[in-house]
Amino acid sequence: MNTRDRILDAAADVMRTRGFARATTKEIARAAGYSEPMIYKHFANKSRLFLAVLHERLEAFGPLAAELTRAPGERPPRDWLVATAGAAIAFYLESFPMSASMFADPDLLAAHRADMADAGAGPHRPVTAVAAYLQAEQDRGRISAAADCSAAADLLIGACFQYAFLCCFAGRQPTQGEIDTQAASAVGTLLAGIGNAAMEEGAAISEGAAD
Amino acid sequence: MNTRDRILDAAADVMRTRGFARATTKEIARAAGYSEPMIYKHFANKSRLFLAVLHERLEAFGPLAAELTRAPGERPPRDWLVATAGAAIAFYLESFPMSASMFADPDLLAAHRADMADAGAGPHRPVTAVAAYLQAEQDRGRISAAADCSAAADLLIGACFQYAFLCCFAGRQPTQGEIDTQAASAVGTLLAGIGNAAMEEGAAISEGAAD
DNA sequence: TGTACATCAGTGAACGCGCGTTCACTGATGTAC
DNA sequence: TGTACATCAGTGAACGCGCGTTCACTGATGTAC
Repeated sequence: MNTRDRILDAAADVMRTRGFARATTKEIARAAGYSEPMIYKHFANKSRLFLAVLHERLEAFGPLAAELTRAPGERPPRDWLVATAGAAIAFYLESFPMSASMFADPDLLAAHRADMADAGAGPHRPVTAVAAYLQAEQDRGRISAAADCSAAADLLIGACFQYAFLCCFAGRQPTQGEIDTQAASAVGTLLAGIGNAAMEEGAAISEGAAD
Repeated sequence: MNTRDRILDAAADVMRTRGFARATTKEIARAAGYSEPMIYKHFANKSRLFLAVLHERLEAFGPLAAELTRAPGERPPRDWLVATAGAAIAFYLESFPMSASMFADPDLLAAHRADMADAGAGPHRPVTAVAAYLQAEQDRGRISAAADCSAAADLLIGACFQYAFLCCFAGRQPTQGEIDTQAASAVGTLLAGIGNAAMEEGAAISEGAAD
């Protein structure tokens, strides 16, 4: 691995473990095994280093991306959704502290937003990918014809995102079993819905109620 | 309003607008209309000031709390859920930048976590409150008897949380209309579910599929 | 093969700046007699 | 009512420290002839 990559990895690691506020050039250089000036041979300044970390280490969201790009139709929707939700939770667990840190510095956030826009990437991608998947399965008749695919993707990915946030806040790393359980119950509830006919209490049964 | 409150408000404002990294004692004092030493007459140090902001300005989550504590049964579940989801989105939109900033400093995060634990509060409260509401409505027969109330609360509040995050990331403040639409479609989809009988593709129809 | 030079990864030591924090003070407002 | 003192909100100016950044350098490895 070359020097630049080693510095990027070290920076990502320090950001994750010590936090953005403690991610100083000294700390990053020490973690990378170089002196501080070495950083400036590869990055114009500290902001550029951070942007490179966010761009090159956060967007490579690995297993989640792989899950998302698998063709629909291979497996029953439930299985695909559970696997995707699990991968999303794992990804968010790992990346949340670093993503959240961006909000500490609005200039950095704006620059990162611009980078993402240029690359056509961004944090909305998991939702849009899941929505596209659901749309495809709806076309194949394996998802309710009345379903709002976009809203369903918001619910599922949102639940994963918030679950990861709560774990990070609690400082707790859930086991793979807990992640799987969480993914399965979210998908189960999303598929089944929670409404019933008595719900609207005398009002006309809406298009949303189970029938 | 007394000096302490003015400083707290100024600090919260600076954290929100300039970001955690730029929330210096000088900037906060300027926003409050005092000199820097005045801060130290009311707070032992900068960390204590930040913790007080998080504790006293973030947990007063206003309209959302009011929504959550309204007795179940007053309105149809759909209306209650839509109103709550809208309030949740508004709350998260306002508080996300400040909450996220905590992740920049793990020591601060740990101290805040301890404060929250002492107060029995924390970011899990909206989810547990919604879950409790759904449970009550389920007991009254207005929510499907098979529903997993906890998972449903995760989905709904998760969607609100992530929607607010995406808006904050994009640097965009949605209109009240957009918030209401988002809340309504999330609730609609949660109530109806998106599954159908064809979904499990030859496997036994699971308890989750619509019937 | 030897020599002179160019290149390049890497560093120790220093720089100035802005930060959080403290000191020593002022001036206005009680308050006791 | 006047006087002497105590209290207290508030500040200008300074402090030391750690940060991001740069300078001037070293030593190893090509490379031309």
